[in-house]
Order: sequence, then structure tokens, then C-alpha cells
Amino acid sequence: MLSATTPPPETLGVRARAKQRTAEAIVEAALPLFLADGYDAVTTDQIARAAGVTQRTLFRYFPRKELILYARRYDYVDRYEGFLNEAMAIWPRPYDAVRSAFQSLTAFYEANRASVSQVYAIIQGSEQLQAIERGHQLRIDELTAFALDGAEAYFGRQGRPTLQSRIVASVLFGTIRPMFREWLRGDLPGELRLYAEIGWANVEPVILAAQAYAETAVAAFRQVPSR
Amino acid sequence: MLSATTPPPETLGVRARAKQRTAEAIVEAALPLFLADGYDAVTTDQIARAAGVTQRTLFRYFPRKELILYARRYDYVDRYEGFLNEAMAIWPRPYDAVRSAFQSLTAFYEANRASVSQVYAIIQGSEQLQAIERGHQLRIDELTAFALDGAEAYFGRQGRPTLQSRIVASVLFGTIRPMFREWLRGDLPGELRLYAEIGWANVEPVILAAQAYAETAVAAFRQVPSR
DNA sequence: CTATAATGTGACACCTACTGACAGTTTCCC
DNA sequence: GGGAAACTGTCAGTAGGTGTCACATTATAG
Repeated sequence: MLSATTPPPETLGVRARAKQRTAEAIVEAALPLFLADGYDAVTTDQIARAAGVTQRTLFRYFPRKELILYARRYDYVDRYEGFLNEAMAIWPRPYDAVRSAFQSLTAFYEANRASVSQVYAIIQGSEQLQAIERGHQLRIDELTAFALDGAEAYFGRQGRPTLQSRIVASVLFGTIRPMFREWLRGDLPGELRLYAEIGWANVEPVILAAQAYAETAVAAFRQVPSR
Repeated sequence: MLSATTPPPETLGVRARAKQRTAEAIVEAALPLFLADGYDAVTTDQIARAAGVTQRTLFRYFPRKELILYARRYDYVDRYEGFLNEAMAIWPRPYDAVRSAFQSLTAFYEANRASVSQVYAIIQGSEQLQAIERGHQLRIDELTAFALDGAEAYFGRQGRPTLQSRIVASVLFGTIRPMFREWLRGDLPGELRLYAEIGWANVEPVILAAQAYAETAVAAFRQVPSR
């Protein structure tokens, strides 16, 4: 299940294999409990006991409870960042890089539809997890805004992206995200890739309008008298 | 300070006045601590002690720690909802109603600039609070999407707004919000009202593009073959 | 004006996520 | 084989948050 992110077991020592098994055991024990009773109702102690370890050990593997859940979501923020790193090195236009990175992420979701949907369902059942999820979205938006500022700004990123890029990133994901969520909820039939294609195929005019807006507004801001 | 939301003290009994004083004392004790050490570093026990009450009493007034902070932000989500209720009853075009409600909110922020900016600064210092804040923004987006679906959908709201309206609302606030935040950070000089005017003056092309996008995309979705 | 009910508070115990410290055991590697 | 490194369990503690009970104060009905 985790084969995409972990090396083949044969090359690992006894210790490393034991660690993998323990981590797997914890996740395997946790997910059914989450699905049955909801994330909030399941105690870390319960999970530990079900996995046959101590609570202390559980927290050594997963410093926060949420990470047990996100192990199966394969850290999609990091993954997006990875895709974006690659894409930004290849595409001259930042917009194309973002599009490419997002499509890679889409493909990944599609390939792991079952577990991703499962995790999504669990998240929907917990306010706390939803808040964490929002934090991830914020990070995705910020990374994207840096990317839109160009390769130099992206790879050397520090401080905050420009106001223009933040606006465009906000608008971009404001258009893409709702349909993505619709798919995750299971409200859209068919393949995610097709929806993503439709979304990106038609989004460019919106982005251009947003860019024009950002330029005009920022220019006008300079005329505003100080207090 | 809270005069806009609380009835004049003379009409209240001893008990009610005491409650107000206690709530005020807690908030007054907490804000300087938050500003000095950051939200996360300040203990609820510290706040309680500084306010001269028990921790238990503090939690009776503010069931969650965050609510101590939000007391000074005057529940801006509720406030927006109120403005939107009024506006939706007056304006025939939903877009105008949203614009009007948002301008009312702007005026409120301007009138309470000091405390609103203070609270905003504290929020920026805590990941947890930022996630909560994003939750409020999503609620604003959702209310707006219902409004865009028309007066009937807005006042009878149930379920979720249409995908089209959710996209448009997302795009709308994706353009407006970043500059709003810039002003709250103190990075923009002058009056918020002027920035808001500039923002709304130029936003209509973006909204039209978003509307066209939403229509096209949703229509295309219907052509996607089910699995 | 007094008995009584409602309301608010402190004190105490308890829960859950999470952390630090220490000691015992297992694996790694020379 | 033996020492260092890596893991684990045990125990105690912190922070946010809740339930409960007894006591005091205020409101109110007679």
C-alpha cells in the first residue's frame, strides 16, 4: 500500500522492517476505528492498544494524532510541493508549471481514489480535521502564489508572495477547488482527470481577468492618500 | 468599547452587570498577554489568574480559548450575515446586495480599526488561529454563494449552494480578500473604504469571467461518462 | 420582609492530546 | 563478543477542556 514511498523490504535490516510494520500496524488499527466512531471519538490510547504498542510509542511514530490519518493521504501538500519543484524547473511560464503540478496531483488522487476518499470522509466528520485541512489549503495557495511570482521567487522563497500573485492564486483555486471537492464527496461520476481537464481548459480567461484586476487595483492603490 | 452590541448598563440588574464586567476583565487580561507572548504561549490558567477568576469560570464565559480573542472581533461572520439579510431584501440583483453588505462590513472595520487590527495581528502569529479564520472565511463564501443563487435560495437556505455560485463567490472574495488582509496588516496606508471602492470598481470583469467559466464547466461536466 | 428558587463561583476530580526523562532491551557494526 | 545506537515501555507532568458539588448571592413570590 505504501510501496510508492518506501523502498523494497528486502534491502532493509530487521530494525527498519520492524519500524515499518509498527507504523503500518498503527495506521491499520486506526482507520477502521476512525471510520466506525469518527476521528474525535477515537482515543490515541485505544489506537495504541489496538496496534499492540504503548501510547508513548504511537506518538514517537506520529507526533500528532492527525498524522496517523494523513499517512494514508500521502502528505499531499509535500507531494504538491515536489511536483511544483519539478514543474518550475521545466516550464518557462509559471502558469503552465502550476497547471502541470496540479495535474500530477490529480493523477495521484485518481490512482489512490479509494483511500483518498476514505480519508476525506473521515475529515468531513471532524471539525478539528477540517481546520487542519484549511491550513493545508492555505499552504498550497501560498506555494502557488510564490510560483506565479516566477522561478527565482519560488525557489528562493522568503517573506510573502506579491499581492498580485496572491490574488491570482486565490482566484485560480477558488475556481478549481469547488469541483475537486465535489468529486471527492462522490457527487461527480467518472474520472477526476476529466473534470480537471475541463476545469483547466476553461480557466484561463478567469486568470487573465484576475491578472488584469490585480494590476489595475495595485496601481490604483498607489494613488490612495495616506492618513 | 462594546457599546454597539450591549444594552445600556442602567437597565440591567446587578447580576447581569457583574457578568459583563467579568467577561470584560477576561478579555482585557488576555489581549495584552496574547500580544506580548503570542496566542499559543499564553495559558488559559494565566489569563484566568490575571483576570482574577478561576480557570473553570473562564471556560464558563468562553467555552473555547479562541472565543476570548474573537469577543473583540465582534463576530464578523454574524455581522456580515446581518448586513446580507438587509441587503438581500432591498437589492434586486444579488451581486449588488453582496457588494452592499460587504461595504457595510468595511465601514465597521474602519470604525473599529484599532481593535480589529490588533486581533488580526494575534491571529497571524498562530497557525491554529489562521485555520479557524479560514473557516470563517469559508462560511462567508458560503453565505455569499447562497445569496448569488437568489433571494429565495438565500432566505430558505438548506443543503449547499449551486456549484456555479460557489465558484463565483470563491473568485469574488479571492480578489477582494488579499487586499483587505494587506490593509489589516497595516501594509496599506489610508482608508479601507477607498481600497474597497477600487476593488469593487474593477472586479466585475473577473466575476463575469468566473460566471462564464462556471456555466461552461458545469455544462461540460454533464458530458463526462460515468464509470 | 422573609423564605425560596435561580444563578454564579470556586474547588476538586477527571479526560485527552502530547512531552520529557530514564531505564531496559534489541539490533547493528566493528 | 562487546560497545554504541536505536527502540520501547514506564512514569510523571502540562495544557485545553468538562462534570459535579457545595456555597454564596441575587432575584422573586408570598
